[in-house]
Amino acid sequence: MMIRTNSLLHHAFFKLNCNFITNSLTTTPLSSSRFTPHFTSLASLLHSTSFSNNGDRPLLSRYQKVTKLDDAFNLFDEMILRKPLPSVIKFNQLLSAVTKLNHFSSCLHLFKQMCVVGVPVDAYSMNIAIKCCCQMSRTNDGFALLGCCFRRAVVPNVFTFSTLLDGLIREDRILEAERLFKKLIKQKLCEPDVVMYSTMIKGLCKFGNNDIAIGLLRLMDERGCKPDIYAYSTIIDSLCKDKMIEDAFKLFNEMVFAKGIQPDVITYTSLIHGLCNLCRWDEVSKLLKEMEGDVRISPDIQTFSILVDAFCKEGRVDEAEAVIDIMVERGEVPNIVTYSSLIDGYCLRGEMIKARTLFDSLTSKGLVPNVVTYSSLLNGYCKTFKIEEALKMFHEITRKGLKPSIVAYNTMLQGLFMVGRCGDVRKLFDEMRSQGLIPDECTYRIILDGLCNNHKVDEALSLFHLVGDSKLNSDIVVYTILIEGASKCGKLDIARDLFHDLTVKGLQPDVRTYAVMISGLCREGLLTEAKHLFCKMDESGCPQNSVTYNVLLQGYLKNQNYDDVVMLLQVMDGRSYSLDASTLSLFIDRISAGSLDRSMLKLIGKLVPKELMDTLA
DNA sequence: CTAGGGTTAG
Repeated sequence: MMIRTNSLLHHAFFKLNCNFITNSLTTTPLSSSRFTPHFTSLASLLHSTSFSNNGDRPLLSRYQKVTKLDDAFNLFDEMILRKPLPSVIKFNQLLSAVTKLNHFSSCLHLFKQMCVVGVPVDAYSMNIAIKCCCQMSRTNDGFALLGCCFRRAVVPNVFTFSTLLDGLIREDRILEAERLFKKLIKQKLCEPDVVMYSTMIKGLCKFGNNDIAIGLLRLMDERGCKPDIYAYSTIIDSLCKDKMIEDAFKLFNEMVFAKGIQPDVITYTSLIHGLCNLCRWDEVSKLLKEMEGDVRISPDIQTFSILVDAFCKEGRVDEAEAVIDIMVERGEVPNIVTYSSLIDGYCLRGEMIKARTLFDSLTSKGLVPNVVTYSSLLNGYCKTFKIEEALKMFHEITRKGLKPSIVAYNTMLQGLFMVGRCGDVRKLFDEMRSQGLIPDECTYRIILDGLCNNHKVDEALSLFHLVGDSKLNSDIVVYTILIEGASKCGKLDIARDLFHDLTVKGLQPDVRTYAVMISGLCREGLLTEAKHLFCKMDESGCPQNSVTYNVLLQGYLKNQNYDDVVMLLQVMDGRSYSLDASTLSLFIDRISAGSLDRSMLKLIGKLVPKELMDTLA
């Protein structure tokens, strides 16, 4: 295959390491638009329950009471001047307080000072310092501190190793984590306890090894280390994220009924999240009820935020707003995550005034928008073709000291393509790469789709061939984009070849692939072949939907082939499908031209969705 | 008296 070196993005993609991209894939969940009557009752359920909030706090010493960084430094300065020095315990309490304020580098600074002035640092101090390193994704420095332990005759313990294990896992260094875990057991450097097992379980889950994680859960139990709610919740959450909700409930039931461990708000929240992702609203409602029935637990800000997000993704922002009202009534303060979801909900509906008003009000609520918040706005502006406003916000990200993420770039690339600004796409793509961001599968799809829609199908195809037989190209969406692109510009042979390649690669065409291919065949007047493919869908395990029916009908109407039209309409009526706007306008066109009988109007009328009626009226 | 693990957004 000839490679045109001057083609758009060609050069940049050539330099990519495809394995690296595909290893860090992010899939965006598709939002469904199903009507969900249960949300309203769900909201009222939340409304009717009484509120419970923070309990009493234990008395804290002066060293633990620190709420501001300055106080900590002042106290520390005071402490090191005292003679004799306060006990290491007091220092540790201070370090711990600073850690809880998330000031990890300051904590490390204080730790170093302690060493300098001769505080006899112990395992507690070491472990806090190591934890700070790990929290800042500097686990290697944590290991360096482990070396210091040996030099200072401080004996590392199971806390030390759990912290380091967690650090490796946070940095996605799963192989090293496994190696460390095995080494600790083999060389009897420490006896793993429930926390260490749970940490390793988290690592396994993070890399999709749910089965091995469950195996480790069994193993710890056999070894006399009883799994607790953390161990169970970690796996339950992971199963939920992988949409294996039945397995999650199996484990949940085992935990509750066989082990007698009471679930808490986090366990419930994970399950609710999993059910929301699968649009299983009845069960969400049931689980919320179950949770509300337990006096020990009530939904917290995260539970609420998940519900807000789920409502917004369904386009039901009214309910999302209602949930926010309820949480406020219950004394929870919505945070930036909660509001970002709502902003995203407005943006998805193209309600940019509302989105922007809320966005602008965040500062007065004491909240700082982050790159996710910005990305939602970018998306909204791009989808409503307000590209200049989107670019303005995109530049504001950097001005506010944030770094645009791959998602922000992807959104802008897509927006620029939508308005045909291919040159600017190229510039932004280069900028993204120069920022060290690696294009992901979404970038790839956006570029292919953008090229196809901007009369650059050849470039899309050559990019596709350049990427070659990689994970990026083992993607049904990529194929669907190219099949559509090729057939729309008259390259039906290429579209057919691509469609054929699917089976060779073991990829299953989905309902959109079929729709695009059928549409392509109809465009060339190949109605028999189109009909054949249409009929093949069922036996290929991909049942037709409303869209495929519309596509085939349009093909028939455009080619003035009316034999099967009534039959198709009748099936559609039987399945409660409806006609989309373009199919309907073709019908009206053909009927007014006299090529179709008016008697069909009654059937057609039944197939016009109410929303379309409203817009026509 | 002080140290380690599980849930939220594009």
